[in-house]
Amino acid sequence: MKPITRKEEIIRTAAKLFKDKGYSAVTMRDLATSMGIKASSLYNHINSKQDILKAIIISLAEEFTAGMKLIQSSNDSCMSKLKAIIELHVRISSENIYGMASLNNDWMHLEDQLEYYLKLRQGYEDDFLKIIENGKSNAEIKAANPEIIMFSMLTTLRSLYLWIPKKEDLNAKDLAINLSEVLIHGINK
Amino acid sequence: MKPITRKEEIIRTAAKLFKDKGYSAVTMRDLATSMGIKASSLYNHINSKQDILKAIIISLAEEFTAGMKLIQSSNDSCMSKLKAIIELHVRISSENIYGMASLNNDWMHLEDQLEYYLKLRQGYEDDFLKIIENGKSNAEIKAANPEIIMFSMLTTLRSLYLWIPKKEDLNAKDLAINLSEVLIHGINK
DNA sequence: CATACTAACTAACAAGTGTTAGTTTCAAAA
DNA sequence: TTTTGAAACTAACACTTGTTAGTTAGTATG
Repeated sequence: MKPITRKEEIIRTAAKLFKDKGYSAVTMRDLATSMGIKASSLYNHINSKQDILKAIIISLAEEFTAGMKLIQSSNDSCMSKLKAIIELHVRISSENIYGMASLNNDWMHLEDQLEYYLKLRQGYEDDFLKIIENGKSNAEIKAANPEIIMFSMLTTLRSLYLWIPKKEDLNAKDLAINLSEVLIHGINK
Repeated sequence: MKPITRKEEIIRTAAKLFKDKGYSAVTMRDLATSMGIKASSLYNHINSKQDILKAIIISLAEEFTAGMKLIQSSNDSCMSKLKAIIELHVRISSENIYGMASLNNDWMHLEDQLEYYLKLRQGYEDDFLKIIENGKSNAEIKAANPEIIMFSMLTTLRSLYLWIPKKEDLNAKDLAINLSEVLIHGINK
């Protein structure tokens, strides 16, 4: 039904390899071997190694930004917004295990698109922080340092791609619920 | 007083470069330029690029393991042990901002020492998990999934190296206190 | 003075890098 | 049947990679 092109296939395979060794350590010959073809044949489908990285990272970054904008514009409580952010990360990470590795670890190897990526990321973090600060004003959230709260939540959410594959028995819904419990209510009894 | 050798200087400079671009993307010529010498001159002091990575990562991994063993053998409560783990991470990360980047992102490029590193890491996570499971048995910790608790705490702690340099106004003590509050008691009011 | 050590240098090598040009194969469309 | 297009190939390029060999200058030690 959805016609997966050869180009998409190459990008997916590249993302897998990037996850294990990082962008710089993966050669076009590695990628070609994984595809069962010669390195030069890759260039019938893609323009450059850079372009593969760009395709992986930018689409994901834009997906996160779009999700955040949607959450931000809702009228929900701060707590509901935070839960929605958790669900956003669980969903995108589940659907893009390999790509998330590049997003987290290889963004610095973007060239032309580096500035754009950094702008998206900064905007995302700004929006995230604003939600927490609002919750603090509303007295929904305790008076701890909002930046530490965001840092703690965000780093956990950014590492989901490492953890989800090891816990296949836990579906996305349950994972989001459990994470919300731990991140929001803490572990203290 | 402590005589910093040329070798140590090279390793520190390498760690800085590795933090920004990753092990694979840093060439021996990059490193040499940063040191103000030629690439071949590096080999008067170090054996190989691999050896530099090994020196950075293994010493840190062993420091974490030693710290965990100390905490584990104490008679403190589960909560105290968790706070001690947070302090351990804050301390080591503060003192090794650059090295922590390699430990987190470049461990897969270890060759001879990869197996040893993985053994240390697995042991660390096992010990961490045991502390949490004990706390659950003692009813010190709520009945959430212990693995999710560990995952959440550990990923936050592993990312400290990214965050500490941006918050120089916060000293190690205060950071550890704030983190304990957020990680253990949650953000809910 | 002679020796040894430290730390730099130049020059080079063999292997690997991303990429290009030009060609071939084969199935679908005209 | 001819044409077109997708997708592979071989061969090669210019450059970069980690590393080695051999040498030189300065400085401390015997």
